Amino acid sequence: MARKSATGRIGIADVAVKAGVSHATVSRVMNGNFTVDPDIAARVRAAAVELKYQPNPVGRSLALGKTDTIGIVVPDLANPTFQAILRGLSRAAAEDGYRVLIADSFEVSSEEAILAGEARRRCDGLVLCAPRMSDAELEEIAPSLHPLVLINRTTAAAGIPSLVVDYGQGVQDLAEHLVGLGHTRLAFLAGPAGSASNGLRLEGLEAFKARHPQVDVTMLDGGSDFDTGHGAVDSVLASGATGILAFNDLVAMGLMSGLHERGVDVPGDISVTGFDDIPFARYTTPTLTTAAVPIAELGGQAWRELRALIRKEDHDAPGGRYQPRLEIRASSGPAKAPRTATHG
Amino acid sequence: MARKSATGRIGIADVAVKAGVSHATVSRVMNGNFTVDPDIAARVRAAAVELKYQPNPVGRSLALGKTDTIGIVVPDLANPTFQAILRGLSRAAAEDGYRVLIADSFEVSSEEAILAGEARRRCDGLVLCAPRMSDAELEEIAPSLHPLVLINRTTAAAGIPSLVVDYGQGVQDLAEHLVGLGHTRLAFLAGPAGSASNGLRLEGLEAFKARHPQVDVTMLDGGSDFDTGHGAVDSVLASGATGILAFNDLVAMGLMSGLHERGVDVPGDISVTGFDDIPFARYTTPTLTTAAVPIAELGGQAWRELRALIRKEDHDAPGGRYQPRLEIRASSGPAKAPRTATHG
DNA sequence: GGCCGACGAGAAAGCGTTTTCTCATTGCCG
DNA sequence: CGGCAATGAGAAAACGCTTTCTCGTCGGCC
Repeated sequence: MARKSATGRIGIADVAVKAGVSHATVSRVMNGNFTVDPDIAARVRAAAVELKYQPNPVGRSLALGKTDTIGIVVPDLANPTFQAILRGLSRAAAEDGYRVLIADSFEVSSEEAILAGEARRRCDGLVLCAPRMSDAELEEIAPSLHPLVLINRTTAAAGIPSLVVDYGQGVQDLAEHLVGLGHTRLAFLAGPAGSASNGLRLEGLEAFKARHPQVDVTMLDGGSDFDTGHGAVDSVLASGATGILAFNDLVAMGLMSGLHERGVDVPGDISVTGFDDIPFARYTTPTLTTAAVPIAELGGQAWRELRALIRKEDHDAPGGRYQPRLEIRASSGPAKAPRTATHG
Repeated sequence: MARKSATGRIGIADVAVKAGVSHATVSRVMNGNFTVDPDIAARVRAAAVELKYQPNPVGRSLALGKTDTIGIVVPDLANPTFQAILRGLSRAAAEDGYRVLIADSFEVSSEEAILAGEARRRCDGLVLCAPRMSDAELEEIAPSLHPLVLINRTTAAAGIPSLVVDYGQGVQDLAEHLVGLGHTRLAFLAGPAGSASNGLRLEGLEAFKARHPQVDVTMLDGGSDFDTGHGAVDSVLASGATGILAFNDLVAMGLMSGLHERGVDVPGDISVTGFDDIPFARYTTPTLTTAAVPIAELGGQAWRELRALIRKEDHDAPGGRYQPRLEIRASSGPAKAPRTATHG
């Protein structure tokens, strides 16, 4: 009976009829506007409760010009790093009454720009994780995405906060740690070519090499997942390196797993380090030496930056730089004599 | 110049003016309605491109009565199981042009109902993972959430597909596996009290105990995460059991880590099994015997069910039951004599 | 050459809200 | 006792789009 003809759902009009007032008044009551007679307000509220009226958010969004929703574009939802960012973002946004819409680009960077645009139009703001997108494209689309917060990227476009992890510093810290343990032959198991954070690591390694010309650093092609590490065992062993800097924890774990299968002892024969400090890193065997990134916190900070933009607040410190913290565990240990020198 | 006064964004009206037609015609062109003169259509398209016009999805949603968005309610975004469901759901929905809005209840089940309602109103359908919600509450709110798909829950309310994993069968398979290895003293490291999937496991264990009265099965309180397993070492050792059925892989990994610290050999002294077969399960040390649940596939299936509901298709097989597959790895092995009998 | 049907595009009515504008009523003060 | 300010609620416009309704025009056919 109390059903509206068109959608079948109860609308503000139904409540208005039931309470014997105009729908404008219902709206006023529902939004806590106090220019309404308390008696009438009570009547409206009673009608709303009785009909279980819930305002349609779409109509509301149209009228208010806001959706109370933010979007996040991630290249791969299977990656623990993005899961953690999403988690931190979601939690922080929820505290302010915002929801998050996810857009997974499934690593196809050609789709990222369109995906980002679509997501943005449905939301009040956007968090963009697009490590492979070209700088040019990013700079081109960034203005149209405002309010926008960038993760692990920066852009020349104005007014776009960036939250970046100092991967360069982190990888240097790890390399220094290995050198401190006596390793003189290192290998870097790189991430996806073209990935921004991989670029930062490479820059860090260049700085490291400049500082330690006597240390040999082999560059090995790689990727960002478990199988990459697992499949890299041969090239790692062939490199003769005793200290391996894996692109991230996933790769490190895959590598350790592969080394284990070959009977190579970690850290006895080879030391392995990861990056990120994902939750599992402290439970691998051996536990993984890595550079800890407060990644869920980064998600929370992304929300705060975005919120400031949405509220058009003057923001004193736009963006931020996160320093990874060296987390020394059991996968790294003193270097032993190079394996090639065992004899024969 | 081409900016609309109110929102500052370009609207259909701007394109209409630029192309010298009515906004109705613009709408027709944008939606591929062929009752438009090709010349005019071309003019409109040119204007749209030049102005970079993108239809406002909110206005569109209001007019069409659909949002092309679905919602998913999860109790904990940090849990790999829900991450995988989300991933599968997101991917499948994206293929049909749908986006997903996430609602993380952060394990506070009192909020789940409100959260679900809010999410549902912004979306065309909902996937609900609410393992702790009471049956009564679920049954009460379910009709108002339609189209709705339930994960690992069923409800008496009509027309609600449920996708459930047969945890009872899985835990029985694992228990049988341990018994087959000679274990006679088992312990079940339970999940969160009140969790639906924990209940299913308990039922399975009852069936198992009825079949194997000679096997001793100790019930231990637990939880669902890493720390639970890690913290359960004492009670596990105290139980005297040699075969441990952990609630899930996370708990199993935590437990193995704790046992390792105590110098207890797995599987030499104690066999440990998990549940779920999360990606990391094959890379633990030792690799984890578990019951594999095709969880990302479940997310995909959830979308298909939901899609059928949204499209009001007659669906032949609503819901589905997933059989876990025993994945025997290195964390389970032959039982040795009970530790209490070593001597003294 | 005139009439009728078909086709194409503009006008207008929604979709469900919020909010401004307007007006009626009340009460106060001169 | 009358006029005016304040108050409160309804009417209507706005948000940006889709879609029905309506009407003008063109072409074909007799």
